[in-house]
Amino acid sequence: MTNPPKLDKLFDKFLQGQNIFKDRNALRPTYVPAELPFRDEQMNRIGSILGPSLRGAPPSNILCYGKTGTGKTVVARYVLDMLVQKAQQSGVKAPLKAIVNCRIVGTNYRVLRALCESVNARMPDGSEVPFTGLPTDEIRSILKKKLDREPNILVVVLDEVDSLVKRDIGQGNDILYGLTRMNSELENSRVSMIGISNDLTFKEMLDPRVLSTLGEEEVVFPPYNAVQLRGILEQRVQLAFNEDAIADEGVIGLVGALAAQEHGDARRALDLLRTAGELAERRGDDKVTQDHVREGQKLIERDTVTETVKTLPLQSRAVLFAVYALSSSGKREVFTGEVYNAYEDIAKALSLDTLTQRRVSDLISELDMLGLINTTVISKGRYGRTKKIRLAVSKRQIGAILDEDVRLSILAKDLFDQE
DNA sequence: CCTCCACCGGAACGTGAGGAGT
DNA sequence: ACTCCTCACGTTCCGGTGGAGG
Repeated sequence: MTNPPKLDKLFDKFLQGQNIFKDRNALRPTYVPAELPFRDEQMNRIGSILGPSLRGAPPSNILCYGKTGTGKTVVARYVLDMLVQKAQQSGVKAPLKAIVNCRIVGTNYRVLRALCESVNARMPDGSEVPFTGLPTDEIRSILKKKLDREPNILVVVLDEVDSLVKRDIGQGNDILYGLTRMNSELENSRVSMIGISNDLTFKEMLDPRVLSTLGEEEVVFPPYNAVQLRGILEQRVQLAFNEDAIADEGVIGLVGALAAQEHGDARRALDLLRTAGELAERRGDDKVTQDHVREGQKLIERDTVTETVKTLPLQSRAVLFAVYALSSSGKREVFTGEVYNAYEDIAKALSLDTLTQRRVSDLISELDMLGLINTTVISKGRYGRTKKIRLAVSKRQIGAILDEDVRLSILAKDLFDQE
């Protein structure tokens, strides 16, 4: 058995070393570059607000607004890093910092736990604070005790705070309120917060008490325009790719243009660039071309859809399947009632518990938020008010993914053979 | 102009898993 | 063994509503 010549060549490329990437980490969303272009204004604002902490004075709370990929998180990280660095250089006590992603961390309790972890607060017996089990009050007091042991300033970055408030109207406000109130309960230390929100209407959902403290200062992050995106891409290309790895000017232009369509999302742009690079690398091409970019775009789209569908809970998948089955049988738009009927059959066929319509209605809303379907509430006059539901992804793709689930695929065959 | 459908979506509550402390 | 937490996931109950048809 001889190696196919193609494979042989491919391996040769790897032997010659990385010929496309110099450092692909420079394209990852968590990467903090040495310079952040086009964000001077925001950096200065945040810097001058946080500055007093160097003299031991608690800084005001800040609220950062801007759509995804406008550099909010990276700027916050960058400024904090610089602040700590500066403090160390000049022999001043550096403020403590904690960065929490609220979307991932999720709940009141877990936010507190994450804070404990990042200031290294321990249980009385010295063990780590557990995932669950303690009353929230207790974990609060552990954190407070630890902070108060000596004068500290803790800067908490709450990334994606909006998801805290959205998830559970009462709860989210509770934790924010709790944090803002913590200052008056602490003797020696101070907590200040940087809230980062993707949602521009976030303020309206906030409890006025919280808003008045959290929103002391506001920093707005406008989307990057095409020129700025281009600048960022060029900077990162220098860091991430080897010389001449990019075929021509048009490649960056295309990435920028595609991302500009997505409201100037720099993260998307960098992600796309990385995917294109990886695609070129995998193919054994020595340059990244516009074709790689276009394909990368498709790949990313497909992957995210596949990923979200695959990680869907069974019930949600059954609901999605109901929508899919209905729209496969000709209709482009379906209504909640029809979906629920179809869902009932599907659930029965899968011997799943049949959920109530109320619950299914929530699942439909979730699918909408995930971008798998589009819904609009409409009125059919005499015939009631309902949601108009459409698949947001191509039937073929959904079908292909759902087909991988054996039981659903059998069901699908039954269904479509009847027609 | 009014009615009334078929759902929307808020609120409160129940259950059971996962875990801590005693 | 027993009590007490949180939290995800559901259910029950219910007030609210845009607009076609009378």
